[in-house]
Amino acid sequence: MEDIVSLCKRRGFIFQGSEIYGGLAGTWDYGPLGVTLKRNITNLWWKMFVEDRDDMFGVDAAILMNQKVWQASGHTTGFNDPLVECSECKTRLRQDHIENDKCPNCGKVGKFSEPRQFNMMFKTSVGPVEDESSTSYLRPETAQGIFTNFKNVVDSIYPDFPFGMAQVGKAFRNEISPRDFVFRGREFEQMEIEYFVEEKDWEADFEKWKGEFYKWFEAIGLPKSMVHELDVPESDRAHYSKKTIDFEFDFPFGKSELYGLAYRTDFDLKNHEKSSGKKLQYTPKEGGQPFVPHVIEPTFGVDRTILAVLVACYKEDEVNGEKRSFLALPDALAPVQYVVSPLVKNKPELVKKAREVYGAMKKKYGAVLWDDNSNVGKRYRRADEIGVPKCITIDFDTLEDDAVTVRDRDTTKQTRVKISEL
RNA sequence: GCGGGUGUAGUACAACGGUUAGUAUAUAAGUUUUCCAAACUUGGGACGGGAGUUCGAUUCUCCCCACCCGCACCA
Repeated sequence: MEDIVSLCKRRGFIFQGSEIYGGLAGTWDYGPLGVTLKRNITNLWWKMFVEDRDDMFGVDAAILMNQKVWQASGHTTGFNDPLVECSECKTRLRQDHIENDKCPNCGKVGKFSEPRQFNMMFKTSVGPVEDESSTSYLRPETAQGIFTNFKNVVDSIYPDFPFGMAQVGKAFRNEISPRDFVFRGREFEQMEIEYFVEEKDWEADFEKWKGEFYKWFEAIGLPKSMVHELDVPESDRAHYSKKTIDFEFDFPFGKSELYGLAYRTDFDLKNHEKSSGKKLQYTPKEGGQPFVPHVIEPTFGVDRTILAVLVACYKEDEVNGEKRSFLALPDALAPVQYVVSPLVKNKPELVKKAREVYGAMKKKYGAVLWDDNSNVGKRYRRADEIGVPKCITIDFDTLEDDAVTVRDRDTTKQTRVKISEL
């Protein structure tokens, strides 16, 4: 973990938020390479789950929502956990988890402090006047922005059934203790789908979505052996869910939740119907009664994905007896696709030719870096560390045969390729 | 939020109640270099923040902030 945190800082992937002021707990900023890695991940996800399908529709809802949304979803009550502390063993517990005033940790009775409120939502005030009616929250999940737009999408797109809605965006939770680098932050990004199904089909669709997760794991290079399914027992499930599977990943700090797949029933749409007075139903095109769909929710944390990818791809080996560390990122995720260099930098004709190749590659692929620092071996190592799949070196032969050396990150093998075929 | 620990260049570390805070690496400029971290020269770069003790604090004390470990929490 220390290697990864250090690498992220040194090479411009991820920095501590507000660092020059001593930081702000639970916030992280993405640097030049990090933001590209992140975009590559969200773009790949969007392509796979939205663009490549004809049953999925994207939205990008506002982070601020009418406070009634959070009342209907149960967040203003369910997210407000009164905590008490046992004065004997200093354990902090949710008040509603205590039976008979007895501490489940040390067994002492009647030793609890007064309950303190812990609101997991960031409260804010919308508009110039701060009063109760102006209170809103930074959304603690992106899902509600999908439910509140269900009717809009049905009315504007007329989708066939079943269909889903997808969203990538920020969510905020005032975590009691942010931990483990970007794993648990107070501000984070989610890639979320609400897939609407008929109640009778939920189990089959749940299984289908489980399969989709494994396609995704493969696409981003997470080995199956590092992923574990956890069938979340009822006592640990959210109030709305009848079945939840956590996909846990072997992080350096232990096996922890990476993604979740939940069957949310019709809990959300039903509550929003009741609360808003609007019909949130789907009318079958082939005729039949309008109904409130049930929901399968696959949810993917972006920041956790980045951490998992870095963990899975961080490798060390030896080249000519020297230790080498590299990121074996899948091509689709690598923030830099190619590094172009002249073999040596004090020969103008080499540099000129290399600049030409660099210019052409940059124009075509965008994520291409120029590097003429030091010697070729060092440049390879530096490129390895940030996961560049291929390095291109222009040498003296290039001036004769218009071919270059292409060196592979994972195998360190070199091949000769014509410039026209790059 | 509780208990414990840590905080010194970008990174990883060192030293010190007192002259110019050191090493490696990274980085910048230059010389050199014909395929996997070569060498040399030169340059820039740090005591997390604030109080206190002291003639003098990066060093000791307290508070704050952040990070790490454990506990609890994680809708």
